[in-house]
Amino acid sequence: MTRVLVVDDDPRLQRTLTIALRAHGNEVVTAADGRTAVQSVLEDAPDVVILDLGLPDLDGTEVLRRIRAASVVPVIVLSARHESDDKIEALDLGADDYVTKPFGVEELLARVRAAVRRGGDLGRHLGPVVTDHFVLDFAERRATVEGEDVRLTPTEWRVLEALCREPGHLVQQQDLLRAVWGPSYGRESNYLRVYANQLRRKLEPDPTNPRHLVTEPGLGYRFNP
Amino acid sequence: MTRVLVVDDDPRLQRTLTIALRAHGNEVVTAADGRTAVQSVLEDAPDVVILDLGLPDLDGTEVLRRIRAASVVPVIVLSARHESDDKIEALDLGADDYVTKPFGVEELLARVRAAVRRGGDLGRHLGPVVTDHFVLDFAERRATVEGEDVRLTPTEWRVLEALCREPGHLVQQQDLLRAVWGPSYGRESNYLRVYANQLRRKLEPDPTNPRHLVTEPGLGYRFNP
DNA sequence: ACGGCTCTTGACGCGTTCTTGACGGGCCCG
DNA sequence: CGGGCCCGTCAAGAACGCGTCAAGAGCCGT
Repeated sequence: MTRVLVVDDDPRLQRTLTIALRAHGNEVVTAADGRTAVQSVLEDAPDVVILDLGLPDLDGTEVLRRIRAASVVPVIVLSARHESDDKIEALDLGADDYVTKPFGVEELLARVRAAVRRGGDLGRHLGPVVTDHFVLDFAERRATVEGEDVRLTPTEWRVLEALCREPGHLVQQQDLLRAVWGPSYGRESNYLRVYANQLRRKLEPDPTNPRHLVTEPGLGYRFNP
Repeated sequence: MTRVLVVDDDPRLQRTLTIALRAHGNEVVTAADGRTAVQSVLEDAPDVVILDLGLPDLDGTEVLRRIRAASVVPVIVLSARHESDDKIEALDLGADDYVTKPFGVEELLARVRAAVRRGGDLGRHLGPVVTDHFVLDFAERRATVEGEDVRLTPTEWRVLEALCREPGHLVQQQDLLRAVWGPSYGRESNYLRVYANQLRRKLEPDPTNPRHLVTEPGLGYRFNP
């Protein structure tokens, strides 16, 4: 059971979210202002926080800062504005996702699931991933290519793990960067290019014609089993 | 003009809603049972669905499930019951809003407007678009023509997405340009001609006789599922 | 302190995609 | 019949994103 903390001062929205989240088997706790929110993060230890930036007592980014000082819990930010300044600032401060009002309930639920998955992952290991060419055992940190053991560095493992959690699905650059390098690395960088390259050289039968670690230009990467 | 699909087996209520909606400048199509409703979602491509859960042929939630399987159109659910079970289940299945009978017509109209507004929100992903000839999965950025994967460029996806948000409807050149190239590109240019051409070559069975990506001379383009 | 490994960062070349201009054909109208 | 108008088509240069390489910094164990 996932515990979700909903921080919003609008009672109607709070109720809507609570109902929808409970309907999907989540436990919900609520807070209507920033100080209560930070306290709740400490006391209730939620698995994910939905945070509306427009709160009565504190500036939204200040709330986020205090939550981040207290915990690494995934935070999804809600905002009425379309301004990207806010978005950038929030992501910089460690928000995991950002939803602009008005939004569909389904969309928010999907993002909650994604955030929980990303956040809760840290401890849990993936089962072994097997392709026709290599085997990845995340629990043992063991990679075998055509029977030969291959050494992968810690960062290489983290990249692979993020990709293998969504086998066959597109993983966006932004998500990948954040999953591996932390919430503040949403921006462009060539980390991904370097590591995709590295991994292909170690894992792919023909590194210049990747079959398992495929890039989707402009978007991200995809792992094909 | 907003197209509303009203699904209700009570002829009186159906008439009341139709009159009220038409009076507010909406186009109305109706269905009296679940199967007709699902068919109408596919054929008429309404902008919003008002769905009464108490139908003769299918369980209300089953109708909702089938609609959701076919489309991401916003659905407003009507129910005579106060039981929150239904409400939870409906929201769970992807209903966008929920109204309990008896209700005021004004209230329903307000919710229709709100649902349409949200439905047009660009942040949401489109569900897969299926025609008899190709399949488009926007979330995964996957296009399949007659079983073969086809690569589309980022801009091609953006054009397609703008068109598929209004399936069966005319999208004006100006709107299309702005949706893809930003607010300052309202003027004439042959971007659209180039990309329509490109997309037809990749997707249409006979690119010179387009069946799905149709141009409306002097106005814009239309996507037919 | 030294050596090895890993991560980070910048630079560069290449292929792809975007943009832009030009040209031809169909259609409508005078 | 002739002239616009609008669309489809093509091609070439520019811009962009990716793969690739390598040098330097940081971190560890020895």
